[in-house]
Amino acid sequence: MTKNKIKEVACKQLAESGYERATLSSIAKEVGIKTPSIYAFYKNKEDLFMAVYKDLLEDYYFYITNSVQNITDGTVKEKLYQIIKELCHYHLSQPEKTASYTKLAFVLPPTLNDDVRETFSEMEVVLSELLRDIFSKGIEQEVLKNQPVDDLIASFLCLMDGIFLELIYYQEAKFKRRVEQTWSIYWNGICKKLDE
Amino acid sequence: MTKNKIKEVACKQLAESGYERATLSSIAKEVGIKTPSIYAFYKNKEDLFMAVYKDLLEDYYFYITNSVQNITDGTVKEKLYQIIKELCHYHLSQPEKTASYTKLAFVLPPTLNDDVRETFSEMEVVLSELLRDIFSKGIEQEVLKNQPVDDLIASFLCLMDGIFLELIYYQEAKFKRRVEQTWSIYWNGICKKLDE
Amino acid sequence: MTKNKIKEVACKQLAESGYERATLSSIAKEVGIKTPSIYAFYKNKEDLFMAVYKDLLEDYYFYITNSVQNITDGTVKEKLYQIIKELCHYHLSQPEKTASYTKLAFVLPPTLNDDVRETFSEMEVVLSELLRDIFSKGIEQEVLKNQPVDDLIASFLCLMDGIFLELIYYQEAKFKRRVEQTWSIYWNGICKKLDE
Amino acid sequence: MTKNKIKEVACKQLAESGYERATLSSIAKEVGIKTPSIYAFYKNKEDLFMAVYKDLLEDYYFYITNSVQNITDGTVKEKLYQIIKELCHYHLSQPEKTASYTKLAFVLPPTLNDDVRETFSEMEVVLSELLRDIFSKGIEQEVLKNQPVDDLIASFLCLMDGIFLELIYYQEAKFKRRVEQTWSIYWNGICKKLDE
DNA sequence: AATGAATGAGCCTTCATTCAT
DNA sequence: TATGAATGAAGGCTCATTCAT
Repeated sequence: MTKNKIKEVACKQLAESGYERATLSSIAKEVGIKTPSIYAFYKNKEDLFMAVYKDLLEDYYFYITNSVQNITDGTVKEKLYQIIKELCHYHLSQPEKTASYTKLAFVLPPTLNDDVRETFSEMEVVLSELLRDIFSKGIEQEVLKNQPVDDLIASFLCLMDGIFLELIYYQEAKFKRRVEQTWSIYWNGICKKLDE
Repeated sequence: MTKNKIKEVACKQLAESGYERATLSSIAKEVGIKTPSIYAFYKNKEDLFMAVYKDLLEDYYFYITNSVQNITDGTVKEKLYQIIKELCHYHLSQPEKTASYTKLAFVLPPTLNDDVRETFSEMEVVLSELLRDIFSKGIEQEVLKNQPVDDLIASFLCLMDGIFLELIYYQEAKFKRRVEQTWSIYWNGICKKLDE
Repeated sequence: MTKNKIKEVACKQLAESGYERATLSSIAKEVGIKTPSIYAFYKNKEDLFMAVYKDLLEDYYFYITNSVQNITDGTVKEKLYQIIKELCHYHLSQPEKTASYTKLAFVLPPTLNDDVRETFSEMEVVLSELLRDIFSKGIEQEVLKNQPVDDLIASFLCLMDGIFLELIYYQEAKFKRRVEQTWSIYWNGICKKLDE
Repeated sequence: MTKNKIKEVACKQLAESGYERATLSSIAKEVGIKTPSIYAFYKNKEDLFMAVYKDLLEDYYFYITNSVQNITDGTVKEKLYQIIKELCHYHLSQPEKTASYTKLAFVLPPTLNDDVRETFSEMEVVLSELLRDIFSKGIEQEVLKNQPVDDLIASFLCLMDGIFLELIYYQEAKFKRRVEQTWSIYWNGICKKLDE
């Protein structure tokens, strides 16, 4: 379907070149159609990239929530580590989507800004709730130190952000070592040491 | 001096709108000159923004290294915390520079890319060396668990990256709480527990 | 067809004002379109003028070769004289094309230079072959002195060049007298004097 | 003297790139001054290039007339041949001036046009008179066929034009052979055949 | 005599968009 | 659904030129 191919190419070029340089004409050329044909499917350049963005978020959201929900029976540590793992895997396995996402998140045409921010924080809310469950249970089960769940959530989100940023800058090998180290330190920090 | 005013306005508009939307003509208008006058001082749009970028890096570099070197007599913990503090303070006190920096780091015209990446990693090397000193001493003094210094550096850089990213997204109050929490967890993770 | 009209106007303005002064915007104005519309048909200013130039050469080539081939039954003298005549007629009847041609041949944007020179010498090769036939037969039939055919070709091309240059500088009447005289002298020079 | 250096560089760049591309700023750069300094010596770009052109013509004029007057004692044939030789030598020994001259003669900014044409034809008048002397004597001495001197002049000028044009297009070696052949044919045409 | 600063005019080009077909 | 033609708006850039110093 042409409509989807346009969206995919738009996403790819967004990843490579950012919003401004991802020209409708260059997208059209790569799709193999003429520029005005895009307007048969999308009202606007903005419209097209909002669609791209919504897809990106949805895709990411399904991936992460699915991953988390599929490991209902692991320990708290396993679950959290799994989230990090899935975060890394998601971005490493489809770097184009991540690059695309990044461009949209950092440099936006002013008109798109509000819409994007909105879906962006919706996303975070969902993730926060998932984490809240895990952390609450962790404290209940006395696997984690007893501390405000909101803070735990915040610190975990911060960890994810840090990893996300590194993921953009470093090569895969270098990056993976860093993740392991950071995770281990993170875990040793929040867990309740029973046996020490 | 007009040359500097141009650079400042360029930086400001870069922060607000990104490279593509920071038009030479809009910069000129804000400076109060006509567009072609910019070419009396900068060869290019690229040239101008490379100057902006170099300034940004230099400024940041001096700030951080100065901060670190000025606290030679603190404990390891104090030193590291000071770095985080200074990182936050730097970005919070001049959000425009940070925004500018971010735009350049994430969405670049292809030609600038190489130059920027280069100065970027130079920066990291310098910071790494500063950290190496601190961590080495920390291990010597048995304040830190004995672990590979390179890993400690990597994990601290990751912490900084995470904080940096959050700093871009959250309001000051919300952000500060997160930093405290993350730092405390980080520290508890790497410090050697003597008394447990 | 707009594409052709653009080419024609470009040719006309080239004749009048040369490459640099034949502005895309002035061409567009004369065609009755807006400047960017030109880009729907030609990739470039260069591209447009290459098209103009190719047309010019092709047109000239067809005219001359046709003329020569149509007088298969004349004498050698008639044939050569016919070529001169046609040369004059071609340029006199469409001075604009000639002027255009001249501008391109003498003052070129550096990028066009190579392409133009190439098509230019292709042209000469073709004409040389036509002349070779005529001169060879002339010598065979003992109408011409026995002398290297290559030299005869060279001298005739030189004659054509001279006439071409004068044609640009003089008025028609003055010019025509000169041609007659030059031709007569040329012919008396190369023809075999029966009584020698 | 700076004024002269400007003129020389202007001439050189004119030869290389034509009037439009011979920018005041590029001239200034090659001279080693700043662009506005040119205005201390020349009112205008036009003014500068008119000076260049006048120099060019004067230089050429002195060269040719001197050459001709210096061979008062040769035969008519020798004199004419000498003119051709000097024409070739002049252009071959300083191709830059010739190129410059050509650019000005063929593609001119409209304002310069009239002035240039005028000095141009003044030049031709002088040369014509020199030739008139030679041809008249040639006829008197019965070395040349008895024919209208004006026609002889015209035909010789045409020969010179032809050679001039070839000189621009061909390499020196190729060019020299052509000149010899053309000259011989020319001479055999106008000379009185003793045996007729 | 020389120049730093500034500018009006203008050029080539690209882009998103429209509209008739 | 698709496109050829056209365009308004704008962008980066260059150039000749001026003027105060």
